Amino acid sequence: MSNRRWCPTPEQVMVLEELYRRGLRTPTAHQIQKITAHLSLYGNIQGKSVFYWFQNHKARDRQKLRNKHLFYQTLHFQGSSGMMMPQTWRSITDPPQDWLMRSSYGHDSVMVMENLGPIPTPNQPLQTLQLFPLTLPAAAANHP
Amino acid sequence: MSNRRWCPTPEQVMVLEELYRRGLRTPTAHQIQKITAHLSLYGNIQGKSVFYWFQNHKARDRQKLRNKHLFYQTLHFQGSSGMMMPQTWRSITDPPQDWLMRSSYGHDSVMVMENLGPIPTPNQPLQTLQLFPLTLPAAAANHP
DNA sequence: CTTATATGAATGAACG
DNA sequence: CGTTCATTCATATAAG
Repeated sequence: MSNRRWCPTPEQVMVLEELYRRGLRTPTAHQIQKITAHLSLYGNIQGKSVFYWFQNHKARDRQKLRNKHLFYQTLHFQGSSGMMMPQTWRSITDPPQDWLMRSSYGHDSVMVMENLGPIPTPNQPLQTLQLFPLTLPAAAANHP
Repeated sequence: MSNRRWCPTPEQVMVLEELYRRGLRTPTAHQIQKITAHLSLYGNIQGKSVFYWFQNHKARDRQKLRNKHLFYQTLHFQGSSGMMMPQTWRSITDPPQDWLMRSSYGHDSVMVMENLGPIPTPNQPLQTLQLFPLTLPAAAANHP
C-alpha cells in the first residue's frame, strides 16, 4: 500500500462532515490537533490531512456555489437585453496589487514595480548572486 | 489554456531552491530582477513570481516549524495519557512537507512557550471540541 | 482494462 | 508576515 495519500475511513468522513455541517470551516491548529487525535481512533491520519480536508471541502463548496450562480446568470443573460459584465473576473480591469516589494530589512523600504529601471541600489551588496555564481551576500552567514 | 498562473519548470524550481538553501529569504528588488532574468532562460517568468515564491516558501517553512512546536506543546499539555505518538512525524527526511496550517485567530492564540509543564487546566477555549461533544467555539456564530 | 469522477495534496497568488 | 483563496496536479475509487 502506497502511503502517499491519506485514505479516510467512513467514520472519519462522517465526523469531518458533521463538524463542517456545524459550521466549522477553517479550524485552528488546536482544533486540528484535537480532531486529528479523535480521528486517529479510526485509522492513521495526520494533522495536515484534516487541514487539507477542510480547505478542499470549503473550496469545493464555494466552487459549486459559483457555478450555480454562473448558471443562473447565464440564464438571465439570455433573457435580458442588457450586456452583462463577467463579475467573476478578477484581473482584467482591476490591478491586483502593485506587488510592491521592499528591501531586505525593516528599515529602508524601496518600493519598486515590475520592469524596473536601473535602481540605484541603496545599501545592499547584491552584486553577488549576479547571474549565478549563486552566491549570496550575507544571508548565509547570519540573519538579524 | 489559461496562463493566469506561473508554471515553474524543474530548472527554475531547482535554482530557486538552491538560492533558498543558501540562505536567501527575502530578496531585494534588485535580486529579484537578476533571478528573474536568469530564470527566464528556462521559461517565461515575471518578477512577481519570484517574489511570491520566496514569500510562500518562507511562510510554509515557518508554518511547519510552528506546528512542530505546537505539536510538542500538545504532547506536554496532554501529558500522561500517552496518546498520539509521533507516527506522523517519522524523520525529517521522508515526508515531503510536514503539515501546515494556520495558528491563531482572534483570541485562540498559539502561545509558543519554551517548556510548559502540565498546565493545570488553563481557561483557554481550546477545551472545546475536546474528544467530541463536537462543540464549536464560535464557528457556528459566523456566516462567511 | 480503460475512462470518468471524487478528492487528497500541493502551490501560485493574494489578502488583512 | 501569517493567513486565506483559487487552481492545478495526483491518485484512489467508481463506472463502463
